[in-house]
Formats: sequence, C-alpha cells, structure tokens
Amino acid sequence: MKYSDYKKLLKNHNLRITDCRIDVLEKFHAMDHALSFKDLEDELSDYDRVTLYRTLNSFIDRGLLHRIPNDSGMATFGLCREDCTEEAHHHDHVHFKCNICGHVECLPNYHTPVIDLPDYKVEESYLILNGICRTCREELQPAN
Amino acid sequence: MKYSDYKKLLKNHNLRITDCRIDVLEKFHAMDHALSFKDLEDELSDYDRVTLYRTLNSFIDRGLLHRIPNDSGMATFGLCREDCTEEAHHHDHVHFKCNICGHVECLPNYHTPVIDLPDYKVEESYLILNGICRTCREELQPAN
DNA sequence: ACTCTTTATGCAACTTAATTGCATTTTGCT
DNA sequence: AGCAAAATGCAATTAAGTTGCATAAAGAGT
Repeated sequence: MKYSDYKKLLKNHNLRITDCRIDVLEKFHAMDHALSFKDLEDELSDYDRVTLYRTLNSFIDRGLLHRIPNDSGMATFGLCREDCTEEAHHHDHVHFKCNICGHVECLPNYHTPVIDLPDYKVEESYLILNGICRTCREELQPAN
Repeated sequence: MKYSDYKKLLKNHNLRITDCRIDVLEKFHAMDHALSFKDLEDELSDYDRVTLYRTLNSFIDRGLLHRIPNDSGMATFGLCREDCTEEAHHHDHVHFKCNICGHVECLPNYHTPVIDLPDYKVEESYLILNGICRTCREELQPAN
C-alpha cells in the first residue's frame, strides 16, 4: 500500500489526514501481526505518547483497528477488514498468540464459531488460540 | 459452601489457611460471575491492595482461579473447575461478557472449539462472547 | 502449649499504563 | 488567504500493578 491508499483509507473512515495517522497505518500494514501500544510507541517515538493513544482510539472508533483481548492485561490491536465501519465491526476471524515470541496474529481464514445462547443476545465473539507459532516452532526444531 | 470446605480447598492446593484467602474464596463462590481486581477491592476493603493482588496471583498459580482475557484491559478472574491443579488448568469453557452490566460469566456447558492449525502448536483456546446477558435483556424488555 | 521455620500481611515507595486540560498548530473547506 | 473544527504536544494527574522490608501469623515438631 502506498501513501495515496492510506489517504483514501482515512478519508473513507471520516478521519483527517495527518502524519501520525499515516505512519501508524503504515506500521500496521508493514507488520504481519497485531501491535501493542508499546510496540507502536517504540517504533514511532517521535510522536507524543498521548497522540498515539488518541490515534489508536480514533482508529478503533472509526473501524480501522480492533482491540484483541489478551490475558496479559496489555491489549493488542489488529487491522480491521475493509468492511468494518464506525457502526459495526466485522472481525470474526480467529486470533493466535504465541507464548514464546508474544506476537498476536490474525487468522483471516479461520472464523469464530457462532454460539447461540438461549435468553442471551450474542453480538460478537472472539476466539483466541495460545501456543507456539510457526516461526518459533521452527527455531525449536530446526528443519530436518 | 462452608468454612471447612474452603479450608479443604486451600489445603488441596497447597495453600495456607488465612482469613484473607477464605474471604476471597467466599466472594468468588457467592458471585455467579467473574470478578475484576477492583470488584474484589471494593468488597474486601479491610485488606491491603497488595495482599489482594498476591492472593489472586497465588490462586492462579495453584489452580483455584483463571484469568479471563478481556478487551477492556482490566483482567477478570473466574473460579476454576475442581480439577485444575498447579500443573495444568482445564478451563475449556466459554466466557460471556455483557456489554451493559459488564459482568463476565463462565459458561461451563459450552466448550471452546479445538482448532488445528498446520505448522502451529495450539495449547489453549479462549472463546469470549460479547453481548447482552439474560438479566440486562429482561430489564430492557420487561416480561410480557 | 512452646519453639522454630516458613509464609503471609501491611505499609511505603516505586514503576508503568492511561487519561485530562489547555495552549498551540494543523487540516479541510469556502 | 481566512476561518472553524480537529489534532498535537506538553504538563499534570489518575489508575494499575510491583517491590522491599519489617512484622505477624500459620503449620510442623517436640
């Protein structure tokens, strides 16, 4: 993706185009895994922490990012699919968290199961798998 | 459950019997939903914050509680099934979080699906449903 | 019941995470 | 170019969680 694409993406989600937002979008697209706030802060240290917090929040509000639940307490953020909007998020994909490298990945090809609970109204579901990712596994057991 | 049962429970998990631990266990058993640290602090304000943190952590280490991933950043804790031990947790049940009252419930009758990912090693899985719980739903739409 | 070792608790201090208010700068629009 | 609305940076603040240490309590042995 190039600069003009990021501009369009922001415009489509009713967000003004600013350097910080472009840089944040770029980081997320460059990575193949979800980012925590700290990841982002380390990568983009020329912006104020507060600005980064606000950027993440506005992206979540407008459907560009989704927050991924995490047992460690530190939330991670993943890119939304193209069709997420301000009104509704549609990220029914599975997440995987590696217990070794700590990376959280979105698995767009695996979908969260729909479970119908009597008397409840289920609006969203998250399925998070923990274990060892491909990369870390290869390092443990070198190719034979 | 009564005092002697809590004593047994602690003993079985290699934990010394103390007032704080008994009170914390009681709170969890009295509630039908998971508790956050803050919930506990409000309920048991006569104990020091640090003691409550350490109590929660020791319970997790010894298999009495499990940490429930949460997109809000604030972790919640749920009671483990009887067969959880220091070595291994077995909480393959689904969790439900109400977007209105905020309560997190364990749904022991619903199990997380086992998804096999090629090249990955999946060790645990969490399925968290978000929506509106029975109680809140009844308040929105009074019985007809 | 007394003694001793191990563990738990409370307190103070500290680190880290996240939010708020406000002055200044930038964006998008006319 | 000019203007209103929104974004940014900075300082200060609140909230969450941890660490070190002195004291208190628990459990085991005698």
